[in-house]
Amino acid sequence: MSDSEKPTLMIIDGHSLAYRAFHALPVDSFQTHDGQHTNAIHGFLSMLLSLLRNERPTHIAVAFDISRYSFRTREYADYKGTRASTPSEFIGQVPLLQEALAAMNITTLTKEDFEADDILATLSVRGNREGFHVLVVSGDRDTIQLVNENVTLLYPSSQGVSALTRYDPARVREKYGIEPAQYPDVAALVGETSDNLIGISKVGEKTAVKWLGLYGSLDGILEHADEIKGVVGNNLREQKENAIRNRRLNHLVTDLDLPVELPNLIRRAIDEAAVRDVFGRLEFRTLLERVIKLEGAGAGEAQGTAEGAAVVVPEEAVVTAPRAPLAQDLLDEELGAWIARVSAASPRGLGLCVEVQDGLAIGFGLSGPTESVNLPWQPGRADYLAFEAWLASDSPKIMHDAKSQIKALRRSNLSVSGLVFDTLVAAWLLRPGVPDKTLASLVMRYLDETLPVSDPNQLVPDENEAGGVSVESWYTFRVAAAIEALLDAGSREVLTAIEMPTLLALVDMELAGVAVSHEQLAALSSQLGERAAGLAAGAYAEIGREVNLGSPKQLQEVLFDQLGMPKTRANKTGFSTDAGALADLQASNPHPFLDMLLQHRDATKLRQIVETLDKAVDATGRIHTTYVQIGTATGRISSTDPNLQNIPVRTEEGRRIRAAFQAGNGAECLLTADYSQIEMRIMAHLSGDPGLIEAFKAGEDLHRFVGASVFGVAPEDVTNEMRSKVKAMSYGLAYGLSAFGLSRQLRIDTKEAKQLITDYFARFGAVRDYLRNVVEQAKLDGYTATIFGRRRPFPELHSANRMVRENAERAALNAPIQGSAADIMKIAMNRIAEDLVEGGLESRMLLQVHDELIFEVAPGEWDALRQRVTHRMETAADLLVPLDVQVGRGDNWDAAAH
DNA sequence: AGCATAACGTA
DNA sequence: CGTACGTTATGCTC
Repeated sequence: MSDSEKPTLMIIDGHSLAYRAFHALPVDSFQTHDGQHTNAIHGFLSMLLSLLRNERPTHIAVAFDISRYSFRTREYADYKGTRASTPSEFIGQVPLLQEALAAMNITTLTKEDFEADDILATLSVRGNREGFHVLVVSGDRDTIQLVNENVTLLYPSSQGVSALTRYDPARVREKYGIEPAQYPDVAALVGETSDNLIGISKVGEKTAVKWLGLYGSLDGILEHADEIKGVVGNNLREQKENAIRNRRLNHLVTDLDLPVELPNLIRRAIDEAAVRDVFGRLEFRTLLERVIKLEGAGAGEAQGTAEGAAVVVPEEAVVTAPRAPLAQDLLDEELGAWIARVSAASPRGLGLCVEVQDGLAIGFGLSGPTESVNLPWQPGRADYLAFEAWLASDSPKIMHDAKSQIKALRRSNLSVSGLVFDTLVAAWLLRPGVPDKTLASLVMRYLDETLPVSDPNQLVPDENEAGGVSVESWYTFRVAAAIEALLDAGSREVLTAIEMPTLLALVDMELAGVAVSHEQLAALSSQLGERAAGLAAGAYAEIGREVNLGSPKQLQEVLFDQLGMPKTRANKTGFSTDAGALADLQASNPHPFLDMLLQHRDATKLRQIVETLDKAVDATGRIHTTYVQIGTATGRISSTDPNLQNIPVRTEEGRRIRAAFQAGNGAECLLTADYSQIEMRIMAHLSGDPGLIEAFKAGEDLHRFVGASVFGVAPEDVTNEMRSKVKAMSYGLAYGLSAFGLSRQLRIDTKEAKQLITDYFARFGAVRDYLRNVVEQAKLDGYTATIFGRRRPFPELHSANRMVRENAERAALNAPIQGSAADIMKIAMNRIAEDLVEGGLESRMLLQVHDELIFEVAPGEWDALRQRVTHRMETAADLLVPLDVQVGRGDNWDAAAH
């Protein structure tokens, strides 16, 4: 059998090469958005891909150490004792690397009590015996002993991980002047600093090789130790135990019992979905492209066997991305026939993209699997009746960012139905918390293709070349299929049953807007402006000069330099001047300036909010926010431009802003409905804690009930202080509150806070068990899930960086609770939206503020609306505790609060 | 003009 | 040294 016919077994020391990569690549340049370090993974995988391409192994395995302890450390406690402890930035990368290898269907091996080198040695001996050409990839010099005619060592050079030096027997002879098998004898005499193996004093490589030449082996040298003259001879005789010990330890074990046979290590095709997932989480885009390209060309065909059948690895094929089909321009019956034909061939639906200009629809792109249609559109023409009928029908439609497009349709008086899939929302469900969700990025990520973009220099845009809606609809159609294949059943259900209907409800809410009184805002603004000016003048007088009170930097000069106040909590640019820090200063160093500054902050903040709102009022006196359905990692909706989910409410002044939100022309009043303590109720449900469930079923003041339980008194004997402590504790639970945090918030010492937590959990133990379990389970699964199956991945739970990890733990604690509450609210909104239509009500849902809904009530509909809203919110989920809904009525948002 | 930071509003 | 967001002004870099 010639060499080229032999199968090639590549065995890699994962730990040593990842560690070299870690030191070769800057740790700061390789981080995911949430701080997970990835330089070692990146370096390793990059090297691996080069190896796969250049060496074309037919069989492959990667070995890892389990820990730094092995039979060697038991025999010699100081083995590797000089090594600095492994950097925490490195440790967390190993499990992720193993995950990536698993996704690539590459076997990883570990063996309790042994090192990766021993696995390499065992596989190398077996490969040699079974007719393989073996490639050992390791950064550990001990593996030189494995080299022979069939075993080659690839050893990283000092230039980094990408450059590997090839050691065959000739090269070993050339470099060391010995046979590979003699290397351990040399190393035993010389010692190995990195393993903390001390050799014979004054004996270096030269001397060791000379002795080996004379006496053949370490045993031979020791037998003739008496014949060696001089200081080194003495040293050898005195320190020979060192050499013997070293030789015992640097001998690699070649007969380990491993759970695999060589044929099992045959290269298999990657699990593309898993690779996309893992590489996606690691934010490796270029590497993803490389691995997909390589695998598309090679591994699938690697059909070698352990017996050494011929292996043909084809040249890398050039992968060409499919081009979008040339769009046809169709109208009338022709278009209708096209839609009918293509729809029949594509039961999932058709891709649809709306061309929007100035908020109105001006054209459409429609796509099936292999065909596209391009359709310019103008209102009032009869050419599109077939299309408009399809649009309004339940025929399934697949879109990207349907909300903004449907808004444009609605403004153009087009009705749309049958939306079944939105790639924007689906991609978010797959990876909530990853902000970039443009169609182009999804095409890149899920199709590994590039969305054509229009050439801005082109005078006459070619619809088929790039950027046109028909092209986008085609890519949307294909991205949808790719994403759908990656969604688990629960996420599909969330998409279909919760998100798609919510999307439509949000369209209505955004288009409706909310009436806001410009007059009231203007009056408030000037009033707050005057107050701010007065406070600023007073503040300047106190310090004898004018500074920018809005500049933390200038405030620091005033407070800490000019007034000589004690330094506050540090932040990145110096010392904190936030409200909390200023309040602390006021307590220790009372000064009129501080008080005026705080009040000035208050007034300017409110004025800023008022100004922003005022600018957002449109010609009809309404504000239209934009809800960002994919705006959060937990499942909540966010609101922008303007944000109507953070309108002040806690202060009297703030409530005057709320009072400017009013029932619009022709409406009877506003109705507000909110869930009371929904997150605590979800916690009761998820934990199944009998005490907490009882507390909610009792229907009394929750915190009083819990307080009575924790402090062991009757509910009527719970003092206000006890109640507020328990309240803070209860709310803090779902956020992963620590004893320290609780003590700070309640201004009690940590000992007391600890005791409070102990007492609380003594009474509500199931809550503690639940919270613990959430994090444990998330570590195992890699994600958390809400009651309804919404997932949030948490790769950071395995981070070696303590801060990153603990942040992830708290977020993981909170995600199912906040997320389930968001699910429940969305389900309620969906049903209410349906009810409004089915009941023929004119009243409109206007705003959602996480656990609160605001409606504009049409004349005569109060009772009907109140009844439906209450019912739908209360029955949105069937929990172990009731869902309590509070309803309020008023002319404005403030008055409608209760 | 674009970016990071501090600060602060909500649930 | 509690979660989830968005907006603003400041002050820096480009």
